[in-house]
Amino acid sequence: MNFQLNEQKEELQKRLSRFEKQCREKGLRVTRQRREIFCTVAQSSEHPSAEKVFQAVRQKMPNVSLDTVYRTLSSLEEMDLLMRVGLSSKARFDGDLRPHCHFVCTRCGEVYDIFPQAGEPPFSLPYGAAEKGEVKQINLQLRGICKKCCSR
Amino acid sequence: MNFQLNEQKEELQKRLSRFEKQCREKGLRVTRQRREIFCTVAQSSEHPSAEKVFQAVRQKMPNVSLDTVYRTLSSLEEMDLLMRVGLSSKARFDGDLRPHCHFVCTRCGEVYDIFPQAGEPPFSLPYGAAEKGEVKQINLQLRGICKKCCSR
DNA sequence: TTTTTTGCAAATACTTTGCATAACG
DNA sequence: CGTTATGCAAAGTATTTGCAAAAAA
Repeated sequence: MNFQLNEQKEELQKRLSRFEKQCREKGLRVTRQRREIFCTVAQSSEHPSAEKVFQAVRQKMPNVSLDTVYRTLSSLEEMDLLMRVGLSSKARFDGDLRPHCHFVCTRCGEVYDIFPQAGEPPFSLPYGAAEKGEVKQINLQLRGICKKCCSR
Repeated sequence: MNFQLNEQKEELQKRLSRFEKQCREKGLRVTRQRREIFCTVAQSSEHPSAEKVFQAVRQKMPNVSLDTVYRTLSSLEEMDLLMRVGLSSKARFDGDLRPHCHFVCTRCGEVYDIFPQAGEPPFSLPYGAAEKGEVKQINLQLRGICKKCCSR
């Protein structure tokens, strides 16, 4: 198990290097806050909210502020170093319950439908789903930059 | 095309009946506001926000209030008559970028990971995805009631 | 008529922004 | 040293709640 811990540490190191490399490429400075926030999310398996990340980081850096956490989470998302579960700020609703996918643009927030085409294999529940609870909706979400935003 | 319009109307009628039936089953009253809000979302294909629904409904019912819209959208979700794109209120973050699914409990808001098991077919992009934009993340989202909430 | 729902107003989250100071490269 | 990032405070959105009056069953 000590072995496993070492593996985890190595893995984290690798991700930290990637983080630092991408920061430099983007012209962003590698600050203590960014590193700490990145590590916190990278090591957590509980899909923390901004507030939770803030509380965790504050253990090591009592002076960190919540708005720095928000700012950093957004830039980490933009660098594809973490992903946001669900949407950003406001909720949106869909009355069409037929199985289909959503392409969510992480830049403008627009949501596009993708309906299955003829001959396409149907959705299927992943093996481990049933043991988590009672599934009522399946929704494949693709996140990226939409055509409109790409051409700007 | 008149024919198609008739089909659409019939479809909406069917969904309205289902809506009314489920309201009665849940002991909820079928009010003008609920019916109007349901129809608005059911007929829209733009994944409207609460604010957008509010504006649309206000065309027909100038006195409707935004908080009624919020309340109604939540009860419609609970009745599985519409779905929420993404999560409810607050954003949550995931540092694990390996392909995996999320089981989202619509009652308590908890997010559970489901990792693919050995022998399970891998994720694949749906056919129409590429034409929407540049996909950076794929995330299969299952929505339902988790075990913990079921046993309460 | 009884109970639920609505609209209003106000409160409560959650997230973002402007600006002077601190920290990185 | 020049420039970017941080912390603070305050503002801006999004969503929720308590309560008296209105509407459904």
